[in-house]
Amino acid sequence: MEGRRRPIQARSQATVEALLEATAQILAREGPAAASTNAIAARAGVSIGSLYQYFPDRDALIAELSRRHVAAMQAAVTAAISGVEDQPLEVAIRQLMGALVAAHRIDPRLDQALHRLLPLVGGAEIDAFEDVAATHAAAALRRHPGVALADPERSAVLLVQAVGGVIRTTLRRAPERVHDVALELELADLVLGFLARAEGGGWARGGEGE
Amino acid sequence: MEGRRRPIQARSQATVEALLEATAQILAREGPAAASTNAIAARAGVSIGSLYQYFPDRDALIAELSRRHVAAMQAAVTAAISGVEDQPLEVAIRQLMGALVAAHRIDPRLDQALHRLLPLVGGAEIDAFEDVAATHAAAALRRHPGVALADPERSAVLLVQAVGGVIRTTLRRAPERVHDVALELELADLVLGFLARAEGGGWARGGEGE
Amino acid sequence: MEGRRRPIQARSQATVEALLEATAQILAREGPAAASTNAIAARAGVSIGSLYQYFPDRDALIAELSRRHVAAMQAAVTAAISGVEDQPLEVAIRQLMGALVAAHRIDPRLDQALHRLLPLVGGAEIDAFEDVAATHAAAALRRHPGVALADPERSAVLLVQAVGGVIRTTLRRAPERVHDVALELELADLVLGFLARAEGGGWARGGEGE
Amino acid sequence: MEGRRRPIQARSQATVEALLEATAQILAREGPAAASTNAIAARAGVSIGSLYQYFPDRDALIAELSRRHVAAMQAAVTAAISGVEDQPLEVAIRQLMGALVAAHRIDPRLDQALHRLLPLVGGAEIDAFEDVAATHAAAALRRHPGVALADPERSAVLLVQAVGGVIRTTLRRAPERVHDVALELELADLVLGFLARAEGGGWARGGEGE
DNA sequence: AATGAATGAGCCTTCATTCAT
DNA sequence: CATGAATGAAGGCTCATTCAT
Repeated sequence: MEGRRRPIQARSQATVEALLEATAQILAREGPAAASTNAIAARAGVSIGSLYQYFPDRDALIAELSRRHVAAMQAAVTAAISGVEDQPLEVAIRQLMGALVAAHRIDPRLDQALHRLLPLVGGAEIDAFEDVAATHAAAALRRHPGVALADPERSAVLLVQAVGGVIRTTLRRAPERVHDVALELELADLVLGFLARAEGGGWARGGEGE
Repeated sequence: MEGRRRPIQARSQATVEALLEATAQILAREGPAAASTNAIAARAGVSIGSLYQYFPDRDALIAELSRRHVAAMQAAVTAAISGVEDQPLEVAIRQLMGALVAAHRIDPRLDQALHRLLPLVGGAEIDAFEDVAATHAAAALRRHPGVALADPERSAVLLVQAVGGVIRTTLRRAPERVHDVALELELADLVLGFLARAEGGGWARGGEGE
Repeated sequence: MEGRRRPIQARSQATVEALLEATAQILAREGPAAASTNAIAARAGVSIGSLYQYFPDRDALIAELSRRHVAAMQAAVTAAISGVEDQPLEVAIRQLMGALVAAHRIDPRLDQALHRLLPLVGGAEIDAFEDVAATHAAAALRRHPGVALADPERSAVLLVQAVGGVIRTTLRRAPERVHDVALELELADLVLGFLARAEGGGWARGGEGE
Repeated sequence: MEGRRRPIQARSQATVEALLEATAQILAREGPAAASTNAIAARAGVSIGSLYQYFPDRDALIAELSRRHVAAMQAAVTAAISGVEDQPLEVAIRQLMGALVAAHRIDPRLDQALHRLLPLVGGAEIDAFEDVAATHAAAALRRHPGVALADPERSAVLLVQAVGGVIRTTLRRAPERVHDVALELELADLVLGFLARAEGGGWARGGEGE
């Protein structure tokens, strides 16, 4: 459904991997503007013709890269939050924030570049991360005893967007801080604060705890 | 340097304005890819030569547009929050969130396009909005009676990033929602929740306030 | 409706002419395969960018060239047959055949090349020559005293196709013969023979002159 | 060189046939532009490597196809005109025209495509049809009692070119008309008219027969 | 022999920028 | 100063052909 042919030989697979890796490197190190098909092929040590043997066009290559990037991040998060459901809320959220930040440490520059290319390339692939995160979060919020939100789906989306905004802006403007535990703590505060407040009734009802 | 040649300078001013306006229109309506210098000059009703008379290159034009866009948003926020300091916290935050969302309603598509072009232009111009917002927010948090944060600057940055993330993602994926008051309320909950929690001691002392 | 901008300066006109001339030369001397946009621009002594300033794409350039080529041929024919209506049939046809052959002497190689490109480029332009010729011929046949055809339009088309076939094949396979008067005489015999026969009743009625 | 390795040669033959058939299909259905070597090999169900095993290059493949196409048309004509020599002139010509048109019904699209590719392949192959036709026609004209031409060879060439021009133009611009008997009748009129006239003296003595 | 991955020259086209008028 | 014609590097992509497996 994507790509031109299913690689059936080992050599093909290697070429495809080299192309994706080259694309990721160029995007991460030099930005979207430098990711020309010629540059990608050159960096991959492959002829331009080979690129088009496996990807119908530049966008398909980037889409595939996006898919893999998102998959890697999701896998990282999934692995890091196993057993989280049995934890008390504060611990769970803390663990989740750590996992999210860690996922963004996989390849922050690539993440930035892909986000910038978003509308030029469908975008569904890269948005998928937040979509999946929001779905999971909503389910978790629903399931968790002691959290009673009016609209868990909506709250999940909001939180995912907020956390994502913080992480990505941090990555762009102060990348070293992704290794600072304080970031994770602050994010947990952000989420837990919102949950406590939204649960209590939110702004509309004044916030007096009624 | 002024006075005698006013009429000519007036014409120059008009040309510059036309170019900036044309750039804004094209970016907002057709996206970054369509904003070629020739297209901009054409839309501005000016020759391509004139464009280069007033801007050394394409990036300078976009940088100037970024500066103006940020200035307009800042002015809007500033106007909307006059007197906010005398309000109780909840009201103040609510008002501030409304002002921020409103500022993004000025020209959301342009805002998106500029964010995408960010690296082409250094980025300082467009990031300035969040910088100023964070500075103001920090000052306000410091000033406000009843809010006692360990590190108001850091909290301000976090909140600005979170709120910015939500607004921009919303603009991209569900633009109609910027006119929904619920968005402002949710953002206020997010901020107020964090403040309540951070003030109470944050994660480190987590669990007592529950 | 064609081309990118109307040339308004003398320099532009010169560029356009150079491009069309270069295209004609390459098509005539090296054939359609050699007529790449780069080759055309180079031969015209003009940058590739200039080509695209005046023609939206390669096909538009060739279409314009076709139009001019056909116009030149038509003008040649028109000039050569003035007063033909007052001649007796044999003389008139003889004169017409001479004019047609002469028209193909204008640029036989270009004519061949354009015919070969026919379906790739609309084709209406180059077919226009035979269309116009057939229309005129039909009118002439109708008008001429002593010629009474059942369907002058159809006969005109047939004759034009036949004559065109002979001329073009001759040009391709024995180009020197276009300067041989015998060719014109043979074509006249072909046409006059058909007219005599078709008038008399044609095959269907046996041809006995009834 | 034969015998022992029959099976292998049979397989080879099948591959060659598949390639030629694939080429013919693509040329006829999608035109010359679509007939890339890769597309041909794919349609033939054969690897691109095998194509080059049997044909030194693309042009050789097309040349061979041309040869076969012409052979098929010649065979069709030959079969259709057996016994034509004993017929009276009108009947003979009528039969011949029918055979020629019928021959073009074998694969008109392929015929068009090959004519367009003509120069890529020398052209001898595809021109062979008219050459053979002219040779046969000249012999027939010479043989036929009651036809006395000054230069039968030349007349034959002219007639073949004229008829060919009509048929090919018709195929290109009004393909459905190849099934119309009127076309054959008109062609017969064209030929018979010319013969009657040329025999009578042609243009040089023109006007007496009127 | 057959396969199909790989090659790379070359095509068409865009667009930021320059400069003669 | 304004104009807009001209420039040409660069990009995306195709396809005939080669060659290791």
